This record gives sequence, C-alpha cells and structure tokens, in this order.
Amino acid sequence: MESPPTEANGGDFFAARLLDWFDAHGRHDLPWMHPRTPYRTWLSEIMLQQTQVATVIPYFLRFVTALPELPTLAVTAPDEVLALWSGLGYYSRARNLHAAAKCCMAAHGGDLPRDFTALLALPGIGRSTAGAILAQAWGERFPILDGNVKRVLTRLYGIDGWPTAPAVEKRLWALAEAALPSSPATRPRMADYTQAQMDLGATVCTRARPRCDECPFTDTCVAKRESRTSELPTSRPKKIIPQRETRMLWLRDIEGRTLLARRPTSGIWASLWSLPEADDQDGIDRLVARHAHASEMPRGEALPPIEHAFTHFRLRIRPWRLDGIAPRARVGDNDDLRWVAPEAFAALGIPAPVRKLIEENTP
DNA sequence: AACCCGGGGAT
DNA sequence: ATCCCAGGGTT
Repeated sequence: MESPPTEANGGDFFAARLLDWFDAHGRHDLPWMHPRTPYRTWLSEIMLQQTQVATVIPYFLRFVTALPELPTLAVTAPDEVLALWSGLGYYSRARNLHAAAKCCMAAHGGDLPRDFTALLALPGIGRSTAGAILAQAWGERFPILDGNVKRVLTRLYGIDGWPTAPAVEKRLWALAEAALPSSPATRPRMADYTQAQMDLGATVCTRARPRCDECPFTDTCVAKRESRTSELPTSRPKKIIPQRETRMLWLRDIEGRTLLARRPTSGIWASLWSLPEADDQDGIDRLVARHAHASEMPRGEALPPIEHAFTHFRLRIRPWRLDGIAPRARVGDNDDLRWVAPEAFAALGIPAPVRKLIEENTP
C-alpha cells in the first residue's frame, strides 16, 4: 500500500506495520505488564495520565506493594491512598481511584467491569482510559487517543489544529477507530497494538526531533514528506500565566513536631496536608498567636521563597519558620489541624513543594 | 468551549 | 524558560 491509511482504507496497513515494529523495538517489560492484571493495568493507566513513564514507575511499584489488589485499595483510608500518591500530582486521580474501587466492590463483585459503558461510568475513567484498559487487560477492540496517538496521527495524516480542540479531537477519534486491527493476524493482538502506539509515540515519534529514520511509517507520513514534523502537532494556544503569592507558617514545637493543616476539599491540593497559610505577615502573626503562648513568642525567620509552577498559574511561597513552640492546649489537634512528627510525614499526602521544603530544612 | 487540576522530564 | 506529557471532570 502506497498511501497512509485514510478513514476509508484504514484496513490493516497501520496495525500490521505497527505490530511488526513493536515486536522488534517496543517496550515489553514495563512493571505493569508482569503480571498484567486488570487492577494493575487500571492503576498504571490512571497514574500515566499526564505523567511520563519514568516518573510513574517508582510510584506504581510502591502503590502495588502497599495495595496489591482492588479490594485492599477499597478498604484503605483516604489519607493513606493520598500518601501513596503524594508527589505525583493531580490528586483527584487518587480520590477517583479510591471511589472507583469502592464502586467496583459494591456493583461489580470486587472486580473491574469488563464493559465499556460500566468502565466509563467509574470516576477517573474517560473514553481513552476505558479503551486502554479493555484492550490491554482483555484484548477487547477499542481505540485509545492519548498524547502519543494524537502526535502520531496528526503527523501521519498532516492534521492541523491543536489536537485537544474538540473538532480536531473528534476527527482523531475517527482515525483511531478506523486504524484498529481488523485482520486475523492483527485482531487478536489488541494489547500489543495499544502498547505499540504509545511506544512509537514515546520513543520514535517524539515531540522534538523525531527519529523518522526508525519509523515504520516514514515512507507514508505526510508531516515527514512535507517537512512539517516540527510544526505538527499544532501547539496549544499561548496564554498568560498569572503569578500568585502566599505565605506559609512552619511552626515546630519543642519536640520537633510540625503543625500541619488540612487543605479544603476543593481547589489546588484538595484534602492534602500542608502548612498553615496566610496572605500577609499580619496573617502569619495571627496564626502564631493562635498556636503559641504569648509569653514565648519569638519572631521566627523567613526562609528563601519557593517558586512553584502549575499549568495555569505560578505560585511564590514565602515560608516563615518558628521553632521551640509549646503548643497551646486543645487548639492544634483535630481533623483539620495536627502536630506531626517527621517520621509521620510519609503517611500523609503533602504537596511536593511543602514536603521538599520540610525535608531540605530538617536535620 | 473554556477552565481546573501537579509535578517533572526534555530541550 | 518553555512546552507538554499514557486525560478527566466541571462549568
């Protein structure tokens, strides 16, 4: 076949060549493949949302060691699940994972459902993740459309426009559907096919400097033929990122415990444990007065500001540290406020910059 | 359709 | 410094 597959002739050109490439050059030993159970597949797909493989691997291994099966996850305390997720980001993934596990216990006999609609109904599972789970765990014939597939398809077909824009995404879904394995040789290999797309995108059809000479589609790729691999996929529309600022109070008592506050259940770092915050130094002073005896109120010291970048804003954290406090009785220990010893930090979900601040300044 | 939600790897 | 990654949920 001389031309790339189209919506009309998708046939088996794409799958057959991709699988041949995968057999020789694909990744066959990522941690969630051995063993490749539905639970491990699901967990890996959630962790891999917007997160690169190398980042996920240590978190995945720690998570499945602590919670090796779905029923174990379902009965685990939310704080412990968040602790296992701590540092990985997008914490709603962990909360949704936990809620979905409970749902599987209540409605699906303790297993992940082998059904597209039922999977899609679980929190944290969208169309692409549902397809990835069905294809990889059970060999079901469903397409995926992640960042890798979007990149491969926009280049192979020369598709302009930001791939996340609804109109472009709709077209890409149609192409992904049309490219699915359809012959007796490829149809039984849905798990490999799904993995192969992601491997091609991650190792050959990379965002910068793609290795086109190693690509099985270098002869048919529109972007390659027109020298547009650096332009496709179209980058996201530029936006001005606002800068925000906050102050955090790092209060330690005479035993070296730190006062932590639970964050609100919505917004950034929802439900995680963090340092008490204030908008200005007056607010910090008021927090100190609330948690320390007036008779022993030292001034404390400013630590170097921390710059933390999110997708949609930048945050400057100005930490204020004060040691040797004798906590005021009854103020500091409830569901939203706790004095925590350094050894107990590991059991709590704590925002990455806050954990880093504390670790780097604790002897 | 636009926005919200983290952290880090790659360049 | 900038982009964006094995996306999904909410408004």
